[in-house]
Amino acid sequence: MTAPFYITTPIYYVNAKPHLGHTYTTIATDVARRFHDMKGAETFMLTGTDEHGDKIVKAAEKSGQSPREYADRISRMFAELWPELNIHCDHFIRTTDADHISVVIGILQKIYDNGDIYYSEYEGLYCFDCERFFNERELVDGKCPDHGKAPETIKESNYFFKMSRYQQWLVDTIKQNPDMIRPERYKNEVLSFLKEPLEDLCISRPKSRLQWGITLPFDDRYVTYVWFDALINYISALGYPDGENFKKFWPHSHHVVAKDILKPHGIYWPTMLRAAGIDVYKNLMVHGYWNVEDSKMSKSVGNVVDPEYLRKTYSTDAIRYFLMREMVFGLDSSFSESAIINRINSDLANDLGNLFSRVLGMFHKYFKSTVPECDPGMKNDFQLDLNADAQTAISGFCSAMENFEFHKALAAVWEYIGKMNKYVDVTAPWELAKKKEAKTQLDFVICNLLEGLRVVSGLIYPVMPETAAIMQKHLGMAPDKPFYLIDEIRKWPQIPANRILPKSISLFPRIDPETILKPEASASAQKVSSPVAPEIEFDDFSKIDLRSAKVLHAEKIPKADKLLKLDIDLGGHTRTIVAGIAKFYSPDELIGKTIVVLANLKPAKLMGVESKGMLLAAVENDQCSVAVLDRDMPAGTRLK
RNA sequence: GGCGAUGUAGCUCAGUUGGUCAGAGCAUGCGGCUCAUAUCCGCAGCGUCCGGGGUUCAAAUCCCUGCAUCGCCA
Repeated sequence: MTAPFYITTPIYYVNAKPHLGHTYTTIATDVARRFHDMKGAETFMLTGTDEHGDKIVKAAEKSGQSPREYADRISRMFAELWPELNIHCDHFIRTTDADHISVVIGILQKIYDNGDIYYSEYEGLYCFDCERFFNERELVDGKCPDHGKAPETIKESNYFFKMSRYQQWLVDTIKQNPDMIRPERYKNEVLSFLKEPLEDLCISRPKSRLQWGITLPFDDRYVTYVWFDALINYISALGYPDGENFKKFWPHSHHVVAKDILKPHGIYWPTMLRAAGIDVYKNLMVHGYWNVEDSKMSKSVGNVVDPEYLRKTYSTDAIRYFLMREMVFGLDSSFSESAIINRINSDLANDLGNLFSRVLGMFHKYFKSTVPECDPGMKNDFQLDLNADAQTAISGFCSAMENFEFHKALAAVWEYIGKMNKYVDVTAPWELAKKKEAKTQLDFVICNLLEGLRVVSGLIYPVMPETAAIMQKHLGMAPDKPFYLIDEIRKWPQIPANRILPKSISLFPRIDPETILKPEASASAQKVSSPVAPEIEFDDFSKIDLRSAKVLHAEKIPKADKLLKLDIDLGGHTRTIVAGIAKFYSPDELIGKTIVVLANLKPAKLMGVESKGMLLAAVENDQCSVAVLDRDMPAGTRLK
């Protein structure tokens, strides 16, 4: 039986909108969780928002809202973003939730009762404008870097958590559990930090300075320091202390964080757990930063790292793939739009998309869309075994995923995709299709390829769930069934003979970098559309006879690089029109489509061809889109 | 200032205990195929493996040193 799996993202501080960093962390967490779903584990994923503290109060003031209103607004932005990126969390926690607050209070009281929290006075350099203390080294020429004023020495009393008491215990624990903090570089970082004596942690703020927080249960003049409050979310969300989820999932807990919050998670949190008598988490996974390249990009950096922009421009699955494939978990990576486009075009469009397209293309052509009967153990002399290679790929994929090596896991899948492309090349089904006596061989080859695609669709599930489901559907499988279970993926063959498969589609269209990265293109995309023409009467409009028309035939007009000649069905009669869209559309692309035609336009001769009417299309600069009817309508229907 | 990491083809990086280790992908050039989203398959180049010194029969791989970048700490 596979062990349960509990995985968390940090709860995001609501002083800013979601950006690329949040997005990466949360997608990585979702991917890891989905992988454990594939293993058949019972899983629980947690994310949420961290909403207390003086930074929130300041940000709220700036936007003219109360802290509560402000936190509600930003928190909602996070909560609403994740589903759009196909991230499914089981619980979205907020530190302002009543049940979270009561757990925090309970833990504070418990640690206090155990004698690990003490009251003490200390002296420090305080800037009244910033409302915070400074270290000597944070000051510039002895002055506050923000306000240019010398901070004052003030005395303040606060509550402290005896973190130092657990220092040796923590060192021992980390050493005894070498996998506790990963990758190793971050474990070493924590250990090296622990070589120096640990200071106790100040866990309170006087209400004279800050009210937006959780009041200490043992002294109502203070609120809780935001980190102490926040970390506890990982157990309050599970219903600590008595919740079933806590009992089931906490022993299998994995925290995913970026390297900037290593210290709170690697040091504060384990000692807090220890002091509260709770087992330490199982595992802390630390990842690096995305360095955003700002050069040569038409848009501002802020725009490019906006998850919403990325999703709309490149699709959720493509972004998930890029983030997981490009970054080595733990290390920093550089981020650029051209890198995204490269990945999409070479990995997704050329390798996977085209493989899918060519295999299904041949399948529909040679088998009239019906899966042939075939003997999976048939002898052949192709020297290639897609089943054996699939099993190898699955194993490589799993061991990499187990270690959060998402890039390696995907590389294993793409190695297999490469083998499939090679397989097509070697077996040359188009040659087999020409010979009647090669029929069983052709059946065998295509069946193997379909099965191979089925394996691929299963393996990409955690990273690209939408694409995985689309592939399943087009392979005649039921995408609502848990096709992504590792045990299911391994079973070969599975696609039932005689099943009729739906028409194929293009999974990932290639992206022309010019349209996205060229400053002119983006400028035109952003500019306001041209002014609306002067008002007309309805009678004026009635003069215009727009009709639906089915494209029967299309061809290029020789010596005219812009013109296409179309034969269209206008309902009962056909006619010929000429359209200046040859640069944007191939003839094949248009055949069969139901377009919109201005039917009563005075005929005109273009390059010697008489055009009786014109089609409607949106045209601007280098872009063109022909108006096509959304649903099937008889040809010749009038538009009004 | 202390500790640590990194520095390999144009780009991004693999290179386990020193001996086919000089590699992969992308990009570039050439050839082939035509099922496919001008895609796929094959071939080819390009590298003083940061510089210098040392250990060894043998070092990208170990040691010393210098330089550069980065991280943590002060």
